[in-house]
Amino acid sequence: MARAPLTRDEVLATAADLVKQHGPEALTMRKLAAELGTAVTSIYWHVGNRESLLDALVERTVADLGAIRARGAGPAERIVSVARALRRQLRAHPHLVAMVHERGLTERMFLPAQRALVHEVHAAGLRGARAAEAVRAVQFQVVGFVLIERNRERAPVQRPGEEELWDAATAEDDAALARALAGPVDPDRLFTLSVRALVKSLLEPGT
Amino acid sequence: MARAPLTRDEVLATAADLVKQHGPEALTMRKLAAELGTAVTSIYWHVGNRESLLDALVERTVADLGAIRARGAGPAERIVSVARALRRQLRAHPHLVAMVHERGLTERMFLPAQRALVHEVHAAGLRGARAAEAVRAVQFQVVGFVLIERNRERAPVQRPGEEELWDAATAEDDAALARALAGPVDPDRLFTLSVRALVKSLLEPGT
DNA sequence: GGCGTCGGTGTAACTGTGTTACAGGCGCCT
DNA sequence: AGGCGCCTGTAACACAGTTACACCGACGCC
Repeated sequence: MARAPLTRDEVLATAADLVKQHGPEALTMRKLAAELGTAVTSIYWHVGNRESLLDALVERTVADLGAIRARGAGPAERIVSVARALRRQLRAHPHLVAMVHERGLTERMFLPAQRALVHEVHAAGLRGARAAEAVRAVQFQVVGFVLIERNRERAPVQRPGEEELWDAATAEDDAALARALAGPVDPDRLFTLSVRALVKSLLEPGT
Repeated sequence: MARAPLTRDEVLATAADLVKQHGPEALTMRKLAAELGTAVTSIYWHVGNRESLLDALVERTVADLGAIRARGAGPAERIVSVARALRRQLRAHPHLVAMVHERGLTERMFLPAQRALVHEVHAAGLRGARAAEAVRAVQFQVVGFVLIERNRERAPVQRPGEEELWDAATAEDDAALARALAGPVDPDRLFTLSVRALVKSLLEPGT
């Protein structure tokens, strides 16, 4: 049973597999060792720690995210397209979001897109501090949205729940509003709507 | 050493203390038992589980959050004030945010404020589905922002880091922008700016 | 050839976690 | 007194991350 000697990349690859399939909490050192057909200590030799392993995993996956290109006509639409592209990328790696969040590297997720955003904000005529604020506002909105979204998917049923909380009475006699708030959220729609609204204001000249 | 019999409330209270002081991961059943001067099984008897314990803790703390009142003149400013009040409340209980997030109850954090928001959106003239969308857009923005913010505070130094990433060259010769993006974020300012921008667009008549 | 060093692996243990089976104790009601 | 329900404690189980230590094999050096 001579195995080819274990490499750090091999460890990272099967660790990534485990995480992709069953989530980060399913990645235990022993399971990983079993999967690799080796002993726990070998893993500790190659990657020092569970922490370091997850760090390396995050680094790896973030690096794998492709570059983001803006599409569309006006500056506003192009910025929105960047936001949507980022969201799509993050949603393609659901566990990544959790891991990045747990490690306190949330901003890190956005760095690949920041450059594209700066370009578009410039094209829209914003400069200096105002441009930076616009970029960061969009950045925070997108990443925050993705965090919440991932969260919602994990918690299918809320306990008091919006459903029974919003009847016509509590909604100040606006039955349509009550119905809308009691119903499920349409994340795609809400995301586009929010980003578009935010960007519209940010690009307006004025305050 | 006759102790007064343990009560569920007592357990929850000292559990809340532990979490407040050292974060949720420091709350182990044995530490809690030691703190209470009792045995682990007693805790299990009163609150069934660690899960249930944390659930109860979240419930308790969320219930303790005061009601949110809108302030200010125009509808837009009043909505912004609700958002800021919610953010302030959540930031006053830093660990709560983490716990709520981990338990997938992120929306739950917003329920107390939702009612206030509905009122203000109504006052601004929005009805039905449009009103609901506005409420939810603000809701997602605020909660998302708080999540990111808490995250930033936990991770003082990012590894590639925005600092060395943004020099004048990469910022398309906008030195002021490079400086702004390389510098630290001012969360208060960014938050108010973002919410104000979002709300402004949401309240505009039209699409 | 013998020997030591270094890279890499394996066995078996340590500590600490959540959780539970089980044996009671204490007080109240009948 | 007896019984029962609330409550507590002892001791264990399974599983987690981590590590001390022995070992193996190749390589270089004397």
